[in-house]
Amino acid sequence: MIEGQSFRRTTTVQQLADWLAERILSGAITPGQRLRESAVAAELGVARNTVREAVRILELGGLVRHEVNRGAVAVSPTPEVLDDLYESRVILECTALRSATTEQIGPVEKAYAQLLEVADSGNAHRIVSADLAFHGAIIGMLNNSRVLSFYEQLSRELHFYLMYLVVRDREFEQSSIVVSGHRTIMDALRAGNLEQAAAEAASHIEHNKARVKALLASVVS
Amino acid sequence: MIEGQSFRRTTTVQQLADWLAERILSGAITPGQRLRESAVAAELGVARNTVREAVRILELGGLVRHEVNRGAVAVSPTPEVLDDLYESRVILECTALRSATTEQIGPVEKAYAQLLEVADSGNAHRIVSADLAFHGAIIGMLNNSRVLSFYEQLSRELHFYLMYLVVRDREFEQSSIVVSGHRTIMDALRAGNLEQAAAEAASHIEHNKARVKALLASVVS
DNA sequence: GGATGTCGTACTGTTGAACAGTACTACACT
DNA sequence: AGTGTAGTACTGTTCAACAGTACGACATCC
Repeated sequence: MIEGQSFRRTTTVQQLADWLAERILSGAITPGQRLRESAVAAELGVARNTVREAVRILELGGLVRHEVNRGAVAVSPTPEVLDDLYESRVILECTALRSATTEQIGPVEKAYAQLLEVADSGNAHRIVSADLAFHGAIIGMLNNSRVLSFYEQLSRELHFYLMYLVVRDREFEQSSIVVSGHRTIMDALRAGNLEQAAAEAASHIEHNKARVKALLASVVS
Repeated sequence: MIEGQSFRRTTTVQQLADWLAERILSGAITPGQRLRESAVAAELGVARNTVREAVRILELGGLVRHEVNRGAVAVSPTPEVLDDLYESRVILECTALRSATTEQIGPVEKAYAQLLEVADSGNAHRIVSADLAFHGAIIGMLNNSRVLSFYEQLSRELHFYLMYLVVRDREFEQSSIVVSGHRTIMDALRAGNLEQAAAEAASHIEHNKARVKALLASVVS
């Protein structure tokens, strides 16, 4: 694989996995489409073995399904996938918020501050990252690396959907709205009103889900 | 790789991943030990590329850490890992139980019946599988394939610890105890007493965790 | 005409050998 | 001590090959 810099920060396999992930999530590789190893290898100028390794990464990340002797097929941003994705977040975040203690909210405060800082930048990528980092910090309160890495898996996929949202959704043009959705959570958390914080988070996430789904539907039609 | 039957149900890579997982979880591969590709390939009589693919599966399953140009190192069943593993289960199962509806308990009933059936068999592997399947059925009520596959990931690791438990723990010799722990959950669920079912599940899981940790400690010493 | 064989093609699964690049160790030089 | 400098042991990646499997097309049989 091409590598302009002399320093290799990531491996070919990882680059390839990222590339494929982006193609799948952006729809360039259509849902259900078979992913032929040799084709990908030829197109990208890498070895078939390298493609296989990359596909294994995607598989565990849930982006492709791999059937023996049939290879990998791309899964797609169907409504069900989105539902599962967002519902998983609700489960994790609500549990985290409900069990939060005062000493734990430090990192969440920090992530929130960062989000405020970036909100006006207009840089979609940074906003989305800060958004996800905020929610990641909430999950981090569970203090469970297992769950956290599960969330990060979801997060990677979410990133693409959210980029979409930030770029195309009017609502997101007003940074105040981006912020206010998170402030209600933050306020409740600060006040130690955990049950309410969880409820706010649930509705915040549901709200976002609805918007992503609507956007998705409008694109398909 | 050897394959007695003419039918190939799993691929070499998967067998290899399972084999390595077992070695790691059973302690045959000591924590922090480097996993040299060529050594494994030579020992098992498979190609190095095949080993790499298997290692990628383990990596995403959390059983090894992979550093660029340094290869894979085995992680180990430390108390923290166990804590995370079991706490993840508590989070998921309690949420599932709390949100259960009457129509959903069918599969759980079925899994429970199966567990009763196997309890007296004395076959450790079958008991553990039935046990995990029961808890899997509970998680299944969430109707979230994403979460379910996360649980299955945990499940695979848990399997080894539990095998250990069933074989070496006195408590498990009496099948009545195996069953009763699950019956309390089942009863509460049947009665529609969801909050209690969740509490029972939490204590059941915590109880098991404590036993596994004790066992682990006694082995190390 | 529908069920059942049989081929051929297009892949996947797996191997073995090769080579460049990197981490780590030991040893020499100042 | 502090800094080169090999040397060694792997990893990262590629390539070419072959066996085995899935699937579609076509032929056969009743």
